[in-house]
Amino acid sequence: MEQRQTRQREAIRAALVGAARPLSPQEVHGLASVEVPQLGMATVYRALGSLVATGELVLVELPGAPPRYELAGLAHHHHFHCQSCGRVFDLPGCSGNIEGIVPPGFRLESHELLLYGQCRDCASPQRVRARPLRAGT
Amino acid sequence: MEQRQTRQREAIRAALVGAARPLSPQEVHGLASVEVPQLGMATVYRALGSLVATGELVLVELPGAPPRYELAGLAHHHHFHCQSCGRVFDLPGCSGNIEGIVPPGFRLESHELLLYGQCRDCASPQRVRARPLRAGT
DNA sequence: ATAGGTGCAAACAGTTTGCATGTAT
DNA sequence: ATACATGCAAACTGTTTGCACCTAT
Repeated sequence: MEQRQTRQREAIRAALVGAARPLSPQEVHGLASVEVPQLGMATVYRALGSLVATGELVLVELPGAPPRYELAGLAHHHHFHCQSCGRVFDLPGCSGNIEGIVPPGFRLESHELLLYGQCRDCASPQRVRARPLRAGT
Repeated sequence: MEQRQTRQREAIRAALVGAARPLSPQEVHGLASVEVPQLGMATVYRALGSLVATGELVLVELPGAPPRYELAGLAHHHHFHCQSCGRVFDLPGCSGNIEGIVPPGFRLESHELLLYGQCRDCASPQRVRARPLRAGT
């Protein structure tokens, strides 16, 4: 039941800590592969799964996009999905009056707000982009 | 380029018109199969694709759930995903102040708000459920 | 020593596509 | 008659699993 400290799991954890934004399994694999070149996708999936199981990570699902994983324990927040580079960013805060649109008889338990557009790197043409386009579609 | 009026396409269109809520490919297949029993999934996928291409339907993507399709032309609205029966419902209206949480430098182009909980049928135990549980996960 | 982790390849599920046949126009 | 539609099966993609080997504890 205890997690062992292996090179691959350390590299995977480090990628998520360093990114400070939700990462897709492919993004995690890409970043962690720098440290452990022969890293396989199955190992990434298994590590992400067990880190979610132990509560270290949370799964972030987005419409029509591969799942992302981010460090657990963050305050209530939402996500911004850049339509140019594909990266997902955390957005602290929340828009109000969500209860107001729930129809009578329905029971509201949670909600998710997704914003789409261009992130700062992609919105300013003169600026050099931080990463290649489409970091995980 | 023109769409032909076949039994299967009529059944598929009728399912979407009758449901008045976003349907998954499996839900469409289930409903349209009553009319055309030998209907194949490939036909459903192709019909949904061409109806989206002609603008009759719009694709509704939800986090971690199969895609849904609904009639085009509806006013700006969001969706409620029932966690008991899996059905998705339209919610007219929108919560305000979305611009407020966009970080400086980011360009907002669109947004999506998802509500989760129990729909009316599933929230009231004494009421008989309209449909079997998990209508398309 | 031993339970847990890793890599590879096979298995899976949802979706798409190729192809021969069927059918609305 | 002809182009579009259908059904089946094969192909594909992202994810999971079985298995033999490896390694942190």
